[in-house]
Amino acid sequence: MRESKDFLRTIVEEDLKSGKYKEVITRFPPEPNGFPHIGHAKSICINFGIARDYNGHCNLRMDDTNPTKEDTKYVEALKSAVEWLGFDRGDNVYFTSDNFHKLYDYAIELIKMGKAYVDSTNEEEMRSLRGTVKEAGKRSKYAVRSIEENLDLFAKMKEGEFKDGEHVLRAKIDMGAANMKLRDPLLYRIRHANHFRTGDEWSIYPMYDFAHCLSDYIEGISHSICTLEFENNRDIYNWVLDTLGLELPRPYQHEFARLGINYTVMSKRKLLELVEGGQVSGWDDPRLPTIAGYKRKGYTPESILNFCDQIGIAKANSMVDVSQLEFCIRDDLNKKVPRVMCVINPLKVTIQNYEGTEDIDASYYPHDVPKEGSRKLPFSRELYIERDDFCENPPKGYFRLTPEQPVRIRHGFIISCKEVIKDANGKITEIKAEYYPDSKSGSDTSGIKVKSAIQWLSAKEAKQVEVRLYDRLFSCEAPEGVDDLNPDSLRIIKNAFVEPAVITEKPDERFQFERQGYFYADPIDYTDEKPVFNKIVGLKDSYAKKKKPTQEVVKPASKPQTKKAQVEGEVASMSEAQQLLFDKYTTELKLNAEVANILARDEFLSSFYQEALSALNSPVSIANIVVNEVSKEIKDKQASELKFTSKQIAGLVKMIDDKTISSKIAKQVFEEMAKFGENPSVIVEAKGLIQISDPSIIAPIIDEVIAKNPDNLEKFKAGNTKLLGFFVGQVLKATGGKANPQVVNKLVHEKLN
RNA sequence: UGGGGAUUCGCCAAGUGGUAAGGCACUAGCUUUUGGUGCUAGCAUUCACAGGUUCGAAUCCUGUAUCCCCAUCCA
Repeated sequence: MRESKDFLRTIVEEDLKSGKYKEVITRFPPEPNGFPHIGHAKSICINFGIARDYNGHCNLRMDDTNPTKEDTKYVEALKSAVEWLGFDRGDNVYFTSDNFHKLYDYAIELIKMGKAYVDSTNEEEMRSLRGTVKEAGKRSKYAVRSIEENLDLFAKMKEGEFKDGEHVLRAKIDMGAANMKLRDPLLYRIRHANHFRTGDEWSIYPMYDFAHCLSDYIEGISHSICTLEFENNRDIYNWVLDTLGLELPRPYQHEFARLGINYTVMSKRKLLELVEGGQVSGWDDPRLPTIAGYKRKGYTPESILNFCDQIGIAKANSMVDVSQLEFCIRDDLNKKVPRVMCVINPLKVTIQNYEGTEDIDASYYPHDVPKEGSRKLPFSRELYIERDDFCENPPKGYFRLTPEQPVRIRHGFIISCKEVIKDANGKITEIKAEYYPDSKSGSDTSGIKVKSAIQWLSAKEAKQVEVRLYDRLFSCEAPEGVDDLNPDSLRIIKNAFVEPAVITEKPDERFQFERQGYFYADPIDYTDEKPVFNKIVGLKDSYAKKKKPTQEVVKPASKPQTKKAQVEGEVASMSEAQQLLFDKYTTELKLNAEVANILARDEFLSSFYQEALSALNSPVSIANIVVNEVSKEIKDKQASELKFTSKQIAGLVKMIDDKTISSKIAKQVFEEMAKFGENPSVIVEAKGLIQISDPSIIAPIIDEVIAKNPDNLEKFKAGNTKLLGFFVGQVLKATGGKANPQVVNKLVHEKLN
């Protein structure tokens, strides 16, 4: 597990610790209406990962409540995705449709409670009655139907006596709710459609908001984790479970940000468009961010898992850079995969001073990969090298073969160019070269220094293969649609060559073609007669980067500009009474404008302030506490829920004023007061929080702290003045916060200078 | 009558009053018979902005800005 926990794991740990749940049970609940993509992988990692980390378990559940969109083939894809990623889902796959009968019974219960009704308004009218974000909605006239009538109608809906759209079942919540999801949400709709599992048994189907929470409950889920766009649905989730008065423990919903990756699309709709539009070869097209696509391309499950771990979990919408994913697959394959040679765009090289053939022994793995294995590399008079590895008029910094510069053929000899043969168009067709017999790899006595070693093949023994070069599907970072497609996302090279061992020995299904990238024997199209390799990812190429620095990203406008300019928005004006108060606070009581402003505008705060003031005449200190601390407590609480009184606050301020406690301790005391409502003096006494201001007590503690942190002392002396705060903090920590911070500050300052 | 979230380096992301973690990317140098790998170093005086509270603020308070989600009989 990573050393810093994400917010979900923090919640889970707290819930386990508090005994809210005995066991953590999560679920991964996709709708089987499309192929899972890497966003699902993130969700799988979260749900199964949390279950694994806390010895719980995770259900794979198909959220199959909409028969018109769903299909078994997607169920299979989902199952195999979870398996491929290596998570144990047990033998069981759960289906929401397994609960249809139970859900129906819960709906009836809701009707009996008068909390649900059959609505017969048509779709259009229903929409207009729902209101807008700024206006309340109006309840349907059918909402007044009796329980009996609702029960009867709902039963008939189930029996299939009505056509699609004639009636729906709705929860009776609040048509004026600020959260529009709460404006009497639909629970059931009529759908005369064949469901891939329940067939024609049902003519009504539950909606997500009704089915999901209850399925969670039925399965005993503790933590129902979903993406951010369901935040508004959380209120319905809770309403259903609470209204039904279900036995505890019951699940709670928590939301995280879905994954976005640049240069690709992640929505099911857009993915489907690409598949159906024929822009890609299918759901498993290696250019797609689907799990099937990554698998087909040659990604390993480990690399995806690692990626999900690296990107973390948070609540801010984000767009992860593909390079992070690419790093993960390179990092994984680097440790695992044999290195072989492949020439994609061949250039013939004839070694004029060599006759016959020989085999060169070559390790599959470089010195830094601790794996064993080697193969024979045939060497002969006629070779292929990569066209890019020869240049007649090389730019500065070119390390490969040129008329003047010799090069090593990897694992073999050093060669140098003697003659360049061209056709009528000036295209180079062949290089006449010579080799140095005493330069063989491993026993080189030639003394020739060479700048690089290039891949090569013996022309006669080289095996022809098809190589599929994949690039990003879209050419812009945040693609909108087919217009943004990268025209070169797939290049098929039918006549590339690899060394024979790749085909005959098959040491692996994934390879590093040296200096080119990682490749994968296509699991579908590969045959021994016609081998096909997919490019998984290229190697990092710092030469290519150096070559075209033109791609330099335009730096965003410099910060300092926005730095100075204060963003001035509209500030609501004060009422007359508020203005009066404000004036009194600033002139009479000498409060600063900011504090006075906050106080004057808040009715509760100002009256609370007045009360406290009548108990203790310390206008500024009280105002500060009220504005900064008390206001925190009333943020998400009713004023009546406050545990402390204005008098107690006055008492607290008194202790600060007469220096019994420091303001730091005061915060701590205040927290206790807010929790338990005890008197400040009682808390201070019980916890022994009285401030230590005596330098003779504090000084030795400071010496101790300094002695314990020699490296920081050094840094401080070197000019890192921030560390003053560090030392003060340490001293305060050592005294349990009781040392007078002002005194400590002064003393530390003196000692360090 | 609007509500709910979010904002820390180019991209992710820790951090909840006491030294601004980490990864990717980037930049150098060393290593290297892969322009790969590895190693070393550099990369936020500052946390959207502006005030306030405090000895001390990314963290607490107030205000402002920007982005995302919500008015499917989808999930």
